[in-house]
Amino acid sequence: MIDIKLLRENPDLFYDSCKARGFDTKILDQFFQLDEKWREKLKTVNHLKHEKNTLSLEVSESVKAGRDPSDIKEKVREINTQIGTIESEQKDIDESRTKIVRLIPNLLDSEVPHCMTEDEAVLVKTWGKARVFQDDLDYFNKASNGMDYQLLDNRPASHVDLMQDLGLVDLERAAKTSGARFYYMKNRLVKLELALVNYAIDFLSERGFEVVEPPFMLNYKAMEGATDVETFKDTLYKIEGEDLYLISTAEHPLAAFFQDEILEESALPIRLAGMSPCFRKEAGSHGKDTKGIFRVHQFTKIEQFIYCRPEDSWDFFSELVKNSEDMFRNLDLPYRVVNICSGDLGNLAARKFDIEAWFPSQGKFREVVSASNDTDYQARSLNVRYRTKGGSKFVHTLNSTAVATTRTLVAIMENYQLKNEKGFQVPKVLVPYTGFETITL
RNA sequence: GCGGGGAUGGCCCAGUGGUACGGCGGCAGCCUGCUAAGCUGUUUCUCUUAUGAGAGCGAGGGUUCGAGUCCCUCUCCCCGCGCCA
Repeated sequence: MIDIKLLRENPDLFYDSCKARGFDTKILDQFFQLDEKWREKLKTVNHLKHEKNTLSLEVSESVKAGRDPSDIKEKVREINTQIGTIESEQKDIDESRTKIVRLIPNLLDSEVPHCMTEDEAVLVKTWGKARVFQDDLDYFNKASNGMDYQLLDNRPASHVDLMQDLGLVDLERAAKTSGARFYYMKNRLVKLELALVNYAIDFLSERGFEVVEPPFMLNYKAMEGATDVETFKDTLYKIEGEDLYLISTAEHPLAAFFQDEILEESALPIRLAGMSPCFRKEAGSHGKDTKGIFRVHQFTKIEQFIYCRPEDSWDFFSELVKNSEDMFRNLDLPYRVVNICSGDLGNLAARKFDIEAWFPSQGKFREVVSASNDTDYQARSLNVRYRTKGGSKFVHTLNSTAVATTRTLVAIMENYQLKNEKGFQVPKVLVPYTGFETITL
C-alpha cells in the first residue's frame, strides 16, 4: 500500500508514476474526491463526540449534586443517533477509499525503463556460453546483444519428449486425476529436484539466510497484506469454507511473518530463505506453455526474502540478484538479466530484474528468476516497522527466486542434453546431491 | 473435540460502570571530573494545527448518558483430558 499522506502532499509523484506504468490515473482523482468527503465527515463526527463526552460528564456531576440528569441524557441520545448516521456514511466512504488506495501501485524507481511489454525489457547483462540452433541465431544475437554461443546442428528435444521417453513424468494420468498443468514426477527427476532444493538451501545458508518452511496457506488478512488484487484474481486457490488461501510463493508467508510487529534496528537486515510448494491458477495464460512442466499449477520454489532499512534496500536488491546469478552460474546455465518495463512491473515492485535462462529447444530466453524491491509498499500493507531514534518506520522488503524447481529442471534438460544418446547430464554442482551424473534410458 | 485459565501502549503489569495505574525500555532535557545513578518531561494512531479534538484495553456486536469493566458471538495463546501421522 502506498503512503496516503505522501499522496496528499505530492500528488504529482503518483500521477507520473501511474502514467509510466500505463495505469489509469482516474483512481487518483477518485481518491482525492473520497478523501475530501471522508475528512469532512470525520470533522463532524469528532465534533459531535466531543459534545457527547462533555455531556456525559455532566450527567455524572448532576447525579453527584443530586439533580435530575434526564434532559441531558435525552440530548446525548439525540447526538448518538446523529453520530450513528454520519459514522456509517463515513465508514462507507472509508471502505471505498481503502479499496482504491490498495489499487494504487508503488512509486517507480528512477532506473526503471519506461516501456510497456515483456519484450521491451532492457538488457542488463548476459552470462555463459549458450547452445544455439541455426534457425534461432538471429533472435539469439538480438536478445543477448551478441553473447557467446556454440552452434547446434539439430534442435535439442523438447523437455516434454525427453521426460516421457525417459519415464520421468506422467502427464496423461495427472490430467485424468487433476487436470491440465499437473504432473506426476517420477524416478531420477524427483531426485534431481531434491538435489536442486538441497543445493539451493545449502547455498543460501552459507550466505547468511535463515532457512524457513512456512505455512502453505495464509488467511485473507495476511495474504491481502502480502500481495495485490491481481494475484488474488488470477493466481490464488481458495480453500472452500475456510479463511485460507494456498500460497503462490513463499514470499507471501515470509512477508507476513512479522505482520503488525516492530523490529529492532539492530536485527536488520533479516535474510530468509523460504522453501515451499507454490500453487498457481495460471488464469489468463491459456494456450501458453501448455505442455510439460514449464508452466504448471504446482511447483517447489526456494525464495530469498530480505527485510532491511530503507537506505539499504538497493544494496540488498543487488545482493539478491547476485545470489540468484551465482546459483545459475554454478549450475552452468547461460542467462541474461533484464530490467523489467514500468508497464510490466506489477503493483508492488519499485523495480524488478528478471533472470532469463536460455532454452535451446524453445530457442528463447525465458524467466527463471524474478527479483523485486517492494520498498515500503508491502511493509506498509502488512504493518511491519522497525524502531529508530526518531520513532518507528516501515522496513523495506525485497524478494527474489533462488530456484523454482520445474523451470530450472526444464532448463537443465534442454541445456545438458547428450549428443549420442537420449538423455542429459546432471550439472556438476548437483552430482554430490544426486549421486548420479546422467539421466538416460 | 471437552474442561479450566488468559489476551491492556515497544515490553511487563494494575484496574468495585465515571479522565487507562504503575514499572521497565526508548527519546529529550537537567545534574554531577567521566561513566553509572538520580531528577524532570515525553512515548500509539487519525484529523486539524497557534491551539485542540477524536480514537485506541484480542476481533465484532449489544446494554447504558457513559463499557477495559456487564451481556452475546468469534479468533488466538497457555494448562489438563481425549483423538491422531
